[in-house]
Amino acid sequence: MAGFLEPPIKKQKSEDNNTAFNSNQSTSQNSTNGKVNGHTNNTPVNRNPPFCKFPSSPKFNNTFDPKPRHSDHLKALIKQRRALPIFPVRAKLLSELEKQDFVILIGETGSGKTTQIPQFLHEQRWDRKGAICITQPRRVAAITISKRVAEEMDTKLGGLVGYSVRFEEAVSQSTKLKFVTDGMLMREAIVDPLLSKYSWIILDEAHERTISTDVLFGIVKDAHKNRKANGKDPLKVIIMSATMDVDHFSNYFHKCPVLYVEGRQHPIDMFYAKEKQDDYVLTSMSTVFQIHKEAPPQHDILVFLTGQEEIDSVVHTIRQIAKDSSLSEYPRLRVHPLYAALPAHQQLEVFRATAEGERKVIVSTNIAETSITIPGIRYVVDSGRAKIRSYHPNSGFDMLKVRKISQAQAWQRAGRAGREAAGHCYRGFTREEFDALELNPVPEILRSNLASVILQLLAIGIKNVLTFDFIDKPSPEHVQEAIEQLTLLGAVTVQSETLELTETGKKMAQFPLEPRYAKVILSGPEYGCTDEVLSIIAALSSESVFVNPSGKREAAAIAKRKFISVEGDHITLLKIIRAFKAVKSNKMWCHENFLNFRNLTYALEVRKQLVQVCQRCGVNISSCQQNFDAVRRCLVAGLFTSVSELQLDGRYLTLAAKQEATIHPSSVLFGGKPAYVLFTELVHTGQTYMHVNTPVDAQWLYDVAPEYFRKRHIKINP
DNA sequence: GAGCACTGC
Repeated sequence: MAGFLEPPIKKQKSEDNNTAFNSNQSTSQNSTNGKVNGHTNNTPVNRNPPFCKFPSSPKFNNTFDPKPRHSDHLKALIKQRRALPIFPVRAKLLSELEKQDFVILIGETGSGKTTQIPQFLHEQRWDRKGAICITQPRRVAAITISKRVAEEMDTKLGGLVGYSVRFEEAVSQSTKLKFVTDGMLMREAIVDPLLSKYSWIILDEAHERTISTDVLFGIVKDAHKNRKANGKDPLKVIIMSATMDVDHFSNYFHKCPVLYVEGRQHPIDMFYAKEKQDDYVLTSMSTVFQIHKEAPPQHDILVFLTGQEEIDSVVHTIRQIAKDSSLSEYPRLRVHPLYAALPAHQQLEVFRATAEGERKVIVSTNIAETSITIPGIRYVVDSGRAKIRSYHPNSGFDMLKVRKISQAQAWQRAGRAGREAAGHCYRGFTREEFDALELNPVPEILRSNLASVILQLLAIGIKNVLTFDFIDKPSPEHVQEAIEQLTLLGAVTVQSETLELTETGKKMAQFPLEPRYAKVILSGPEYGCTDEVLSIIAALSSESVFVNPSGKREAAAIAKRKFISVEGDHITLLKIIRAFKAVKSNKMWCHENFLNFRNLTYALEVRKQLVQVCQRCGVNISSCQQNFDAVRRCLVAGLFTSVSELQLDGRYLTLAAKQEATIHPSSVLFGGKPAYVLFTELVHTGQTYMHVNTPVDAQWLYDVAPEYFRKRHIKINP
């Protein structure tokens, strides 16, 4: 224990980073906040925010008239609005936006850009001819921001201001300020590639580089060009972001101007490890106790680690150490884990205010980087690690690996300490190691299966996906692999080097699903089991429906037996969904059967949406009742590229890439040796595992894709 | 007999 208490890190204040988050500096004219300065070593960042330097243009003034009827609450809101850093630069901003079709706006947390700019545009009545659409990477953000803006504008949500996210929307004919998830706007583009409803598109949080934002970059550029060419009203585009590689973005958007607005962030002291640490978990824990012994009570600590298991064990250890009598003179420690898989009531614990004489320690995954904001955090301990998923085109498996985070992520994490007051960030890595980190995270689009993206681009009418104007081009292998998959699924045909969407492909694009799942559903009518595969695919779209509490493994296993089918995991899922529907989504029933109510409810919601898409596409929904062979054959029709074959030595090799894989112990097929296994995904952890599996007949494989399997020489049993 | 960061349609 003494090892933990002995700090391996010597306090080492880094001069430039100490000032980096200094709010005094960030109010001066030629500096924004920490992130900008944090990048100065490596990035050509314009450190002269033009907003602060130029006088207001006479055409746009910096005031607006609150109507006298306003309540005290509204007056307070107006006061808050006027105090935002974006407010003084309103005029300059508007004059720039009037002139330009594309503008990049860099502003850190607290600048007010997201809530104010849509209102500025509305106040100019620039939304007369078309609405303003503002995208967010996350649903909650889209909803909460729209609520805030509606409140500020003193209108009812769903009227002038609205939102639209999957499964939920509040919009009407009169909605002019519409907050949506980026995925939602992608969907809209399939129906309306010119985005003709909108006069302004604001892509917010662009630095996060989600697949959808990246694709939208290209789509808005295309829509802008085509609207111009067709003599339609121009599309105006604002890219909003925290600090990023500005030149890269500006060059992409026709060398458009980049505007800066300062953020509002309290100063943060940065501490780096003096020397390399070889055990980041141990380093993080000892840092917590070092802080604990020095910091005043109620100054809470947020620790960033990588995953559930690691976090649970660290939480346990910290609690054990905290009991030691040598620590009795210090504040009482309240330690909480935080990760997405945690039940909601346990997640809520982290929001509970710290009592007097107490200190809260939150040990979290990167969920606390952006998705969840915890009040009271004054200290951040950053292990510098996160789990990141990447996809390998040739082998087709997903890797979920612990990796070093990027500099941008490190700044984001540090920033969590400075939201309410001056904060501190302790980094379990040296300054040299920090400098050696990648500046920005690898964009999602460069580490994902592109089949969905390519299908959607084709559906939008972008003919040449090979030359699509991605801001960062995926590798040709990635693109080629996606095209091959789509060809095998019968979604596209390749004719003299151009891709053509088939009728099936057009329908597939309508589904909010991976193309191979959409293909399963579209194959439903042929096997008379659309009803069944809808349930299975909906279940696959959700997180695991099983609950497996560590103390009650035995009981959970017994409960699962009721639903287990020798016909595999997919049929087992089907039985569970059927049973859940039969008990009318009973929560108690879920509890008794060790099933996850939230995820099952989500699955039914997805199912409902899929049914609607089926109706739109004219897909007949019929049931095969107990004919599970039909269901399995139907699964093969979409998932036939995910099949492995039993070898003479008892191993399995995937047919697609001859990759060795093992049946995961959570599968009902575990311990058995069917000749052919259809799996849902390959996950590469210690070994390569097949997750969610169904045994299939070789003959079925031939029936669905004769050529594909002839090449692979599968053996048909007599 | 293994173990899974986080979003989104």
